[in-house]
Amino acid sequence: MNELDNLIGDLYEYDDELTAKQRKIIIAAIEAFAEKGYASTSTSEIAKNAGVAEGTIFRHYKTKKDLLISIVGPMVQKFIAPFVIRDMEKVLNQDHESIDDFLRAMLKNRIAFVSKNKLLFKILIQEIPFQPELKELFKKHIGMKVIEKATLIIQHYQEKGQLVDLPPATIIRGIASSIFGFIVTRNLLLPELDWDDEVEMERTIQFILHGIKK
Amino acid sequence: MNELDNLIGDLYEYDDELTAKQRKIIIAAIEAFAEKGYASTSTSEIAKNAGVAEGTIFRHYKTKKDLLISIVGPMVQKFIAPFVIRDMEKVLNQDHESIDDFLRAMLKNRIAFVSKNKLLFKILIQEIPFQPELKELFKKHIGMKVIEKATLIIQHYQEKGQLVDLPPATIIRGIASSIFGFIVTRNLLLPELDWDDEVEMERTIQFILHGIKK
Amino acid sequence: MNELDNLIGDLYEYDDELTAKQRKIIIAAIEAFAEKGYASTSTSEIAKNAGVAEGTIFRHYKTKKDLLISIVGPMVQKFIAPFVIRDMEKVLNQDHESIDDFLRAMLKNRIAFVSKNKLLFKILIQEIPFQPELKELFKKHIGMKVIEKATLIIQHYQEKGQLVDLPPATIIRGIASSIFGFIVTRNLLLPELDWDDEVEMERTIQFILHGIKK
Amino acid sequence: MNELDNLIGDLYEYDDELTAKQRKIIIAAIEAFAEKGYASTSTSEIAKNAGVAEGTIFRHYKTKKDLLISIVGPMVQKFIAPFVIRDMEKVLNQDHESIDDFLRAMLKNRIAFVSKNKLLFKILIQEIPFQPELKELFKKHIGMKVIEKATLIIQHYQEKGQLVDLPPATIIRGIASSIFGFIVTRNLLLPELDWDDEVEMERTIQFILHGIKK
DNA sequence: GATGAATGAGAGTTCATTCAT
DNA sequence: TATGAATGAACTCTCATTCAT
Repeated sequence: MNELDNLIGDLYEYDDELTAKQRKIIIAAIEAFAEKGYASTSTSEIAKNAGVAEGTIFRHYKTKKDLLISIVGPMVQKFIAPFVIRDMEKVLNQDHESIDDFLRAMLKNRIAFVSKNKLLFKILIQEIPFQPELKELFKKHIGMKVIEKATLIIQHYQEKGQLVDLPPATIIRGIASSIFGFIVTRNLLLPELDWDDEVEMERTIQFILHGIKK
Repeated sequence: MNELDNLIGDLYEYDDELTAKQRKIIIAAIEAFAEKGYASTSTSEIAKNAGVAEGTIFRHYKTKKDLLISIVGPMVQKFIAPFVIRDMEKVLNQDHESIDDFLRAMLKNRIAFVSKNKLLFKILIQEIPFQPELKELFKKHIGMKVIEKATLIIQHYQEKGQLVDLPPATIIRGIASSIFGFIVTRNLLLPELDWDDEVEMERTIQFILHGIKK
Repeated sequence: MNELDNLIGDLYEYDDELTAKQRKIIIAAIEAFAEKGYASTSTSEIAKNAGVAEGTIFRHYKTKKDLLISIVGPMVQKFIAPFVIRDMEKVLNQDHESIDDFLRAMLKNRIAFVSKNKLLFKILIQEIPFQPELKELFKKHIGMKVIEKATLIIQHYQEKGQLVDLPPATIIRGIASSIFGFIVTRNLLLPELDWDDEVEMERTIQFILHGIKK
Repeated sequence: MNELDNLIGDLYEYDDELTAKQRKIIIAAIEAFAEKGYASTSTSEIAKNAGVAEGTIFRHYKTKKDLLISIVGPMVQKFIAPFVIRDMEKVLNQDHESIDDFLRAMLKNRIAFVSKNKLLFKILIQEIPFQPELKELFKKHIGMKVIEKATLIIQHYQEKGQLVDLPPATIIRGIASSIFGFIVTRNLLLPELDWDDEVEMERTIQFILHGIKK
């Protein structure tokens, strides 16, 4: 399973953090959680699909929930961290003259990441409402930081006269909803459709820009 | 619990379709499903919260999944049917001269409905990915019908020169994503925030209109 | 269901002992018990097939076991009583000159009765091992009485020089086994076979006579 | 429980096919099924009597019915196979000059087997009518094979002029009924009686021989 | 480190029985 | 008398977790 192999690479910096069995467990868990949901997946099923003994799972992960967190946790950080740290810094440092460029760069980046990690993304948004630990993680990594930075960026472009004068929070919600909507439609709702990603992404950007540009 | 009482009224036309115990079961089930998810809620818990014997649940609903469907099924129809049948007909009959009016009317309507039925809505979007029966219901009631009608409406306004010349599917996705994003943020992600619904809704409409108007 | 209507007539002397609902309950119970066994038949199933409310069953029969006993109990008496009381008396009063005649009469009689009441017979032999009450009934009505009488009859014919000089108990077991074997094969094991009852019965009698006649 | 230890030995060729816990489960199940019937025995009861956790039963046997089949299935084969394969071959190969010898050998053999496995035999005949799987097994292992072979043997002795000229099917039914009657009386109906097995068996053979010999 | 048999709490479901109507 | 909603105990079966090997 190609997606899953890449994915592991994305989530764990150093391959040797994981034994071969751990990799197999994580891959089996991701597939099962995405397909049936965390609560409806049994550890015995994961063990069987991973080709390991049930006990082996619990040798590496104290509980079933531990396994979930260890899968989804890194995702939260990987998904968010670059957004916050890399891209945003750049913007504020005037790497992108126009908001078009910035938005396009960011959107492409995020969409590519989610497309590569569809299953993980599905698990993440399915389980966040029910796992306080995940919610906490999410808040910690996005919560204030991202919103603060995004607010700064928006104000930055508003001052440049490029953005409509709605409150930043509204704009953030507008942009985030559109991106989220695109990603969800693309990957979860209608994955079987024959999308031309480049074109559709460009259209989504146009839609957003129409919505927020002055 | 006020929301839940309204809700039952919304879902079941005639109060006497339900016995007192059935009402209590459904209310308890909705609360529990929304809070912990369908799979993580036990029927014994529902029974306890409803103040009935566990057997009573199974007298009215053959299985636990039956209970879920009988809760969420009507929601699908109630949420969608009016959208398709009433609003859309009106538009096509020129009830709304400008797209602004139409969009505003529809958005208000949908948002009000979801706000009144937050819990049900949460259950619906959480469980749809895992319950083929729900997916089927959803497709049957939204699937083609809504998209066809929406396409007609968009073409209608495009011909009037009021709408940007993107493909209808893109516009639909844009609008739907924004509405969905608004509803989810408003009700699920940040319900604790102090929203001024009127204002925020108007802003969302502005955002959408910006995005799709010529 | 023809068999069952006759049957009720056989079991209950006076039709007006039973209300219409009781008849329907008993018929439904017999069918279900015979098909799936007493323990695997639910009262709700009986009620449904009988077209009455579940409560109605318990109005007439205090418990499920009561229902069983009230069905099978009369059978025990009806099946046995004539054997003991009528036939045997006749034999001892020299109604049948030869043992051939006696055996033939008795066998025909028993076989006809069981054939008419196949389902009841099946229930009886299936449940006797597990229902002490039935065992008790059986012992009371067959137990000593039948065996004593049969012993007398056998000794009677042995004295006449018509019967082999095995111990009566052995002869009784031989005869009973053969009859039981015939009935079970005919009605339970191979009911779908195309039997010529007259012929097969005569052969069975020949077999028994061969076995016991001097 | 001595009978049960032998029995396990009979059913499973190699002791190490079964773990200690499995043995305990099977023994407890046999006792309970024989005493109260399959349907009226709960798995929790079996677990308690076996001194294992209830879950352990389901680790070894997927369902309760699986447990039943795995107990009774081997019995069907063990009980029947030798009858068909060993004994009958011998007869046809003239090992037994007279039918007396053959019948005596066979009867002794079967009776001994059933006596040793009374409980299993009881379960088998109690559950066959309600378990299609068992019926199938039975048919497959006895069904045609035994009856065909038996027919051959009977014709063999009829040609030798030793047997009465009734149709083989009638003779088979006669013999089988007598044996079945003997076994059932001996082991199930009147087990508490003080039987002299040798003597009674000889008498049963005499009875059968009387019935079928020319 | 890996195994998988064993556990026992708890899951969903069934059922004989009761009782207000 | 007949009903059928309600009950709660008991049922079969699943599961995350433990631990001796």
